[in-house]
Amino acid sequence: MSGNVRQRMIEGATEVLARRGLHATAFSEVLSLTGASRGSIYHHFPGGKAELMEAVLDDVGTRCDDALRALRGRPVAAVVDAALELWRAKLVRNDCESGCPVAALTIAADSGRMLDGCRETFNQWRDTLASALQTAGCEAQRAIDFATLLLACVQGAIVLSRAEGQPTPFDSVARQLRAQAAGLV
Amino acid sequence: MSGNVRQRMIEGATEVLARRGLHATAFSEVLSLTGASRGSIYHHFPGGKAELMEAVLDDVGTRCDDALRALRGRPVAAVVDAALELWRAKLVRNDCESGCPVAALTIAADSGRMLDGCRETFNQWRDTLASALQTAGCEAQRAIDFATLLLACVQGAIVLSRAEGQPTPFDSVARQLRAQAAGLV
DNA sequence: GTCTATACGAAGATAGAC
DNA sequence: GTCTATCTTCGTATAGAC
Repeated sequence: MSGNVRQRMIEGATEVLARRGLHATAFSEVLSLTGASRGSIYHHFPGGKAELMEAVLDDVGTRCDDALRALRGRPVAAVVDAALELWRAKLVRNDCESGCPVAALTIAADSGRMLDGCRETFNQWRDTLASALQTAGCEAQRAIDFATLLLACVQGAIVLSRAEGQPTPFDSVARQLRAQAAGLV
Repeated sequence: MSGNVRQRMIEGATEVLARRGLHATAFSEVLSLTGASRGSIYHHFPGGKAELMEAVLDDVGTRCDDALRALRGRPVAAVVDAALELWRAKLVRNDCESGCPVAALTIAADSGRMLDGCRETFNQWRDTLASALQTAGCEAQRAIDFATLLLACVQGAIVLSRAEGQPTPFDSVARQLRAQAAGLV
């Protein structure tokens, strides 16, 4: 089925992107991961690599946003805990050898369009997180600010943990963030 | 003078690395930025790209660490302010179009050796920062933790600000970090 | 419409002229 | 010892067979 092949390519590209960056995300890698044939790239993504990356961004953005959206209704501490655990789980599952694909795209973006997609994805995550915090009783502006802080902390902590080869920086940052979240409401 | 050419190459490579990532840091770019000839790369860096990147890491690491080391002796709030301003200045000077070269290397590292260099650099910055905080009266473990938090915040905020095209995420994070620093001593 | 073969360009690396 | 020319590899993209 063609939809299946397309989705497997997106997931393979996401994997390589998170692990080794945009330029290392070569078709050859994606193809060997999926077992698909060379021509199928341009069958499913006529726009080539740019279109594949857009699909990755859309897929990753939606999945993560859905997970964050599910946190709505919980108290502030639980929202913060779950959001942190969401990213920590991915980090340790890959032995701290891969990070956030959106950050990888942001850092190596070669077009304004791609950067726009990154901005939209980050802002979507931030707003969804802020909305969950606000629902839990946090004041609106305070919720946006803390969601920005959490997102920045997570992104930075992932980079530090990759360099460290261990999630210790992530855990240190998470601990301090949770302590600060206690004073949010 | 050969030392001059070598240094210009390092600075050119740093610039491209921070702006577009590891793989976009091609010799052709570095050469056109420096005006050097093609063969001079392997004259100054016999180990090729890997050696050039190691030199970049060493250069950037030392410069930044020197700047952080100079903060020693100031009160906690001043240390945090100055450290944040250090990275913010670079960010806005490039219109939020370039980030931290060490983060770029971490994300696209293709060897354990390179990742080791990134880890050492990050840890050096963290320790120097923690030392400044400790000198200002902060308890040792608390100083390490907060230095880790600050470093993660800065790295993440830079990524978000690049996506945003404006330093607003950085400023939001910096504000919250300064507020938290007030309770450090 | 799915796959193979290949064209085209770019990047890293080296050899050899001066 | 500095620069030019070139070799090899690899990645994107396309053309054409089945």
